[in-house]
Formats: sequence, C-alpha cells, structure tokens
Amino acid sequence: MAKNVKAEVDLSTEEKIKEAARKVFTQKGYAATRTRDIAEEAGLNLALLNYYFRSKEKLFEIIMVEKMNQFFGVMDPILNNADSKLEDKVEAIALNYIDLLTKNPDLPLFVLSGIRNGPKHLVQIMGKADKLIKSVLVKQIQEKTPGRNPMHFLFNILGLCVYPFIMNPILQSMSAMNDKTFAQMMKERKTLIPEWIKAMLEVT
Amino acid sequence: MAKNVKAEVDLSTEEKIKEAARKVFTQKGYAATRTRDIAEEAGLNLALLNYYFRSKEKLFEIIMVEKMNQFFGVMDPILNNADSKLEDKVEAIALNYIDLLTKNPDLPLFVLSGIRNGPKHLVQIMGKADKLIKSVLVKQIQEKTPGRNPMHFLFNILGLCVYPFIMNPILQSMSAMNDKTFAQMMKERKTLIPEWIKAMLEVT
DNA sequence: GTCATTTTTAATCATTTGATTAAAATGTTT
DNA sequence: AAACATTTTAATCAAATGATTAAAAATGAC
Repeated sequence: MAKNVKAEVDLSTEEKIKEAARKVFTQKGYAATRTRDIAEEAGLNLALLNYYFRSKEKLFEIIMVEKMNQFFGVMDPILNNADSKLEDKVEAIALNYIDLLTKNPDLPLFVLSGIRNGPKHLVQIMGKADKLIKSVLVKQIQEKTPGRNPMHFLFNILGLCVYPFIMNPILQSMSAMNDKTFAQMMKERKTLIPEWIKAMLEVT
Repeated sequence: MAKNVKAEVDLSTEEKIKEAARKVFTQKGYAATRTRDIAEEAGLNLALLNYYFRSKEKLFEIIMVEKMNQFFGVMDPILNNADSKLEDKVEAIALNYIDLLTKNPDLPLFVLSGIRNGPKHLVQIMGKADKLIKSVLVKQIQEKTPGRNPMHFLFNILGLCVYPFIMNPILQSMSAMNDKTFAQMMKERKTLIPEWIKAMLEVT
C-alpha cells in the first residue's frame, strides 16, 4: 500500500519522470531521445523508467496522448457553444491557440510529426474527429460558406495560428527573426487573425 | 580517373544512395533512420554509404540542403519580378507551393523539424533571409500594408499553403479525411488562397 | 523493533548501429 | 596481359542503447 500513500502525499518520482519525458520528448522527438536523457533530466536512476513505465514506448505513448489532447483540446470548450457567434468562436480559438503555443512552442512539431516517428497511439484520439464534424462550429461555418468543405476553414484558422510557431525556429537560425519581434507579432495576430478570417469568410 | 568517367556515364551507385537517402530520411527523419535502411532501400552494401559519403551525418546534410532549397526555393523566381503585381505573385506562390507539396508531401515536416533533430546545416541557407527581406515582393507588401511587419504576410501565405499538408497525416489517421477529398481541396485552394489573401490585405 | 512491501541502486545483457578494414572484384591504362 | 586504380563485398569493431536482475535501501504496517 505504500505506493498509494506515496502517490497521494508525494507524486514525485513517477511525476518527475513524466515531467522529464515531456521536456526531452517534445524537444527531440521519439527516436532522438535516449532513455538515459530522460533519467538524467529527471535526476534519477535509469532503471526507474522501466520500473514505473514498462518501456520507452509506453512512456512515449502516455506523453503523446497528453500532448495530442492539449493540442486538439483547445477547441473543445468552444466547439459546441450554441450561444456564441462564429466570429466570437474564431476570436476565442485564436486567443487560446496563440497563448497555448507561446507557452509550448515545441508542441505542434511534436504532435504533428509524432505520427510518422513514434509508435501508434491513435485510438484515443479517434473520437475527436466525430466530435468536431458534428459540432456547432462546423454548422455555423457551413451556414456562412455553403457548398464549401468546412475543413478549409479549419486549415485556415489553424494554419494562421500554428504555422508561425513551426516556422519560427528556422527563421531564427536564418537570423530573419528574433524572439522579441516574434512575440510581438504573435500578440498582434491575436486580434489580426479574427479580422482576417472574417474577411476570408466573405469571399465568394 | 575511373571515378570521373563513371560519374559521367553512369552516376548510379552514388546517386542510388542519394535517392534512397532522400526517401528514407524524408519519411522517418534523421534519428529514426538507420544507415542500413538506406543501404537496403538502395539495394547496396552498407559500407558504400561511408565510401561515397563520409558518414550518415554528411549524407544527411546533403539531402537536407537539397530539400531546404526545394522548400524555400519555390519563391525565388517570383521574389524579384518587378513587372508582376502583388496579386499575381501570390497566385504564383500558391500554385507553385501546392504543386510542389502535392508531389512531396513529406517535405515540410522534414525541413521544418530537420532543424531540431539533424545536425547543423544552416550556413548555406543564411543568404536566403537577406534575399527575401530585400525583395520586390516584400516592398510590394509594405506598400499595401504599411506599418505592419511584412512577415505577417509570409506567415499567412505559407500557413495557408503548407499547413494542410502537415495536418493531413493526422486527419487521415483520425478518419477525418481521405486522400481523394484532400487532393480535391488542395486543388480548390490554388484559386481560393489568392482570393483569401487579397481579402486579408484589405483589412485595416 | 520487526517484518513485509515498495522503491532505488549498481551492474550487466543483448541488440542495434555507425563505422572501419582487408581483401576481392571490376575497370582502366599502357 | 601487366600494372594500377577504383569500386564492392564480407567480416568485424566499438560505442550506444533499451532493458533486466539481484541486491540494497527506504517505507509503512503491526
């Protein structure tokens, strides 16, 4: 029973590992991460990884599911709000996404490339698709742009919010951008993107 | 001299390796790729990789530079055309990018995540930044949206073109999209994106 | 305090992986 | 064909890496 008690009072060791795994995995990806990196980052013995989690793969899957929910979960509370208008939803999405990514710049690349590298994990996320497709948001998009695949809109809002964060590291390495101006631009985009999207929705 | 003669008449072995490396590296990334994968894909002996290229790292750098030029080079012929209007440039960029990415769906993720994983390679690309910043295109953007960082525009056009390709694999695995409709959407986007960008440029 | 359970450590395995080497095969030059 | 250079192969190395094990230490129960 010591385990349970420990888990309540001090969730350290297990959580330390997860914390370290989050950091290293998101920074370097699955394949480039060595279990020793995680152990060192956590300041713990290597064998503890296999004691608490069965393998590198299992540990990765836990982190990946966490991160996918973080990444795709941004829209969840907004999707089915029947009271808010489309424009308000756009504003909320842009705000939430930019805030999230400002705090977790590595998130998009980790999640989006996690598919091709790391092992499968998909199952848990499958539900998300239906939830999205049948949402109030999608209905509102279809009212606004009938005859157009509403996924266009999804690509647009996510592209405008997320892509800069994916691009940023490269621009920095090319000295075409610095942290300060990037942060400033992202702040501006919180209000610009809703205006842009609004304008795009008026297009034929 | 046999090398030169061979290189002229039949650039097979060396080129076979590069071809295989292109395929495997872009599919799996640097860390997840084993030199044996490349050798097998090329149908060649493992030692030949180290004979023709010094190391996995060197080989990777060659492919990465190639791919970065491919990815960022799309805009090169358009950037400094003083005769074409901004709108025409946007149309050309959208067209070129979507065509390129349709043929090379793995390109964005490889290039954009190549920074964090693979070794450094940057130097060769540094010039690109200046070239872009001092381009006719950027001047035209600044005329159209004075007082706004022209990089916003860059993020927008690239985000709208590239992001769907980054997102696609995940959507497919969530059964939220299939190849056919994706291809159709990308075709639509060739004309939609220029219209959207035009509308966005009119925003305050 | 003693016992049983849980947690941690140090040492070690077995495999994988990038790289090398020496020799064989192939091609070129004279 | 003889001598030389290039290319290819098979075998092997050394280091890295994920995982395991057995013992020690810590913790909680009684």
